[in-house]
Amino acid sequence: MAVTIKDVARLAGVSQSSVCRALADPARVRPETRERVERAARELGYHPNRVARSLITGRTGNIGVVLPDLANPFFPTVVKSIQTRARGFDYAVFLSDTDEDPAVEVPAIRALAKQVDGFLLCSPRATDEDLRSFAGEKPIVVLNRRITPFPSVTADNADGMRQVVAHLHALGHRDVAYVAGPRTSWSNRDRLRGLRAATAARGMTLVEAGNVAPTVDGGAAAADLVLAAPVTAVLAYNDLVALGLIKRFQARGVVVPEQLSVVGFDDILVAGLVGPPLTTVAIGKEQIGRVGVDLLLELMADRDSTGTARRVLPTQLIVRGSTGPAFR
Amino acid sequence: MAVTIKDVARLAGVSQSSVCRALADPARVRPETRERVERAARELGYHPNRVARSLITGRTGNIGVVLPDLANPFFPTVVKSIQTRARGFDYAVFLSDTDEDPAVEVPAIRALAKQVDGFLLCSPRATDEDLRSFAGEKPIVVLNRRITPFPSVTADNADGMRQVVAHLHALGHRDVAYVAGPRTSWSNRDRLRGLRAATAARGMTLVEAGNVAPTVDGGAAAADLVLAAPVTAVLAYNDLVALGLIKRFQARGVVVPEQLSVVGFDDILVAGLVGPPLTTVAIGKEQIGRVGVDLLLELMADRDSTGTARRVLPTQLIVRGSTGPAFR
DNA sequence: CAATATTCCGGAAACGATTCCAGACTGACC
DNA sequence: GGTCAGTCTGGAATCGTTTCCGGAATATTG
Repeated sequence: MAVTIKDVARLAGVSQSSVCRALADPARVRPETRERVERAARELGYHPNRVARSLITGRTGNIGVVLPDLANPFFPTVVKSIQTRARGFDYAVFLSDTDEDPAVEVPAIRALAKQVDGFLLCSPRATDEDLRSFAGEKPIVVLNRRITPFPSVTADNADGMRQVVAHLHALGHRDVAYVAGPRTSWSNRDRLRGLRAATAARGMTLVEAGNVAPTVDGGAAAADLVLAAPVTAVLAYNDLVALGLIKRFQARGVVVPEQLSVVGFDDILVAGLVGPPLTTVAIGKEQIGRVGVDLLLELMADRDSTGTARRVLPTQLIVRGSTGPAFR
Repeated sequence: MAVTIKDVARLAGVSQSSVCRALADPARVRPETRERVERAARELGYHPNRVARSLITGRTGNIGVVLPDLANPFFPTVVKSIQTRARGFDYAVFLSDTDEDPAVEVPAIRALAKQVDGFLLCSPRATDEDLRSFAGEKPIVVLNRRITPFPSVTADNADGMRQVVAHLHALGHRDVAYVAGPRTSWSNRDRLRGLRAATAARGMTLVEAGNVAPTVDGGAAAADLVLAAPVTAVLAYNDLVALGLIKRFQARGVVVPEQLSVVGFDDILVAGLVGPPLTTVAIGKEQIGRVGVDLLLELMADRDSTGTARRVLPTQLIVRGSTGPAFR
């Protein structure tokens, strides 16, 4: 059936061990045998069975990526950069989408645990306690969330909010609303924290509109709540929510940004394409993935090197057409 | 270190074989031993090592998904449905993004081959010949492309184009342009084929504007070519290209749809959110993934059952604001 | 040339599960 | 009670690779 190391050994007239050595570390065999082995391997089309290898070495050459929702354009971008970076180091990527369900996360991680060398948990929704139960087992790097004792890569949400608030304040806004994302999302909590601090620092009032799903529909669902509040601008948990808000505002005849300014977060691709183009906060999505992989590789190489490195990436306000002077 | 079947056997006071049987098929052991084994397993937190299992059984419980570009919103949607469906059958998903590079595809498949039970190739860009070299090796189902001898799941592109052409014809359009996607894309060729037939059937003229990358930038790059042609409507290979076209049209002061109608393909989420909302052809993206998984599972269960099943899913024209009466 | 160091190679033991095979035990029946 | 069928269990082989260990061959040195 499949061609094994034995077949190569037989054809090359050497032992398994030599085949293994010749292919793994050519310096450890005589040039002549190396040549023989390589020829035999090529002739038979031999590719070592990674499964068998990982059984003995304990390494799989895979990393597991767990995320809440691939339908949110933010995540594919991160996954792509992870995948690209990982490929560069000969790692393959296992993907698990938990559909925003915290309960699915732990089993998903468990299921993958034996087949990967480490995990990249993207915006995990599980409780701190559940996540910490994996602490000793496998190298884990967490993205978009800070939780000891794992290394993490996050965006500087607070600074992003500071920039947004400064922008809105300069436009004359004094009363703003925040449409919150999932309660289980650390980013949501971090953004809200940053927003509270920033508005408080400028003496602005902040209305918090319930938690919604981080989707267009979620945003649309909160739009009417926002309209009922005495605010001139609304910040959304992320761009999808912001787009949902705008969609519903338009349906209600509310003109953005003349009557109401809207700000998103993430700067997903479509943010710049909609009408009006969305003012938002850009995060280095590719950078998150790349840095995450690098951290994980370090961690896997040396279990307690970067033990609890915390990389915080800068954010950048992108001003587009969805914000304007406060309506009076 | 990790807890193995031996540890469980020792604690339960039975042999490895019994532990294995007790966990795999409880009916094959006495209820009492089953109880003992289960308790021991629970106590030790035992989870069978899937790597070791797959070495002996030859099955991995994984499926490999290869696709050209996760940054195109079409693919995450498909991947998500694949992932969801696969999880339902206890399969994990390996993901490989080839970045639209046909040369990366074959090595990517090879690399994953030993760790998966089958492949779902999403819009593969490699040549027929290269792909066929995998024919005997692993179960493969191809999505968005038809290529013997693999089972495939495709959208009815021709019918979608027929619907678009009928729509445009009714609006008075007689001269239309097509902005083609990658030459390596089967969908692109299939759509063009369908479009040629549909326009010919109605005596309309068709201008073909070069091949571009299937991205917003690709569309923007072709916009000026379209404006230079004597057409009143333009069809794009996909929604991203259409959005790129519109973006550039707006920059050039061309009003859509008053001066030029634009039609996309795929109906990605953002198509309905941009201004003007995009007329496009909807494909059952979730369905593609789901049906693909089902086909693959059948194929894996019985190597030559669905040998060369070809599922063609319906397409549906979605009329939105980017098309209107022909400009004269 | 002898003694020693070095290189290179083959045999065999792992890794952790599954599975075949045969033996031990149970119960039923004559 | 003896025989037989059937159930349940443990031992051992197996998957394909890596790696340890010791022996043979070669090179180095005095």
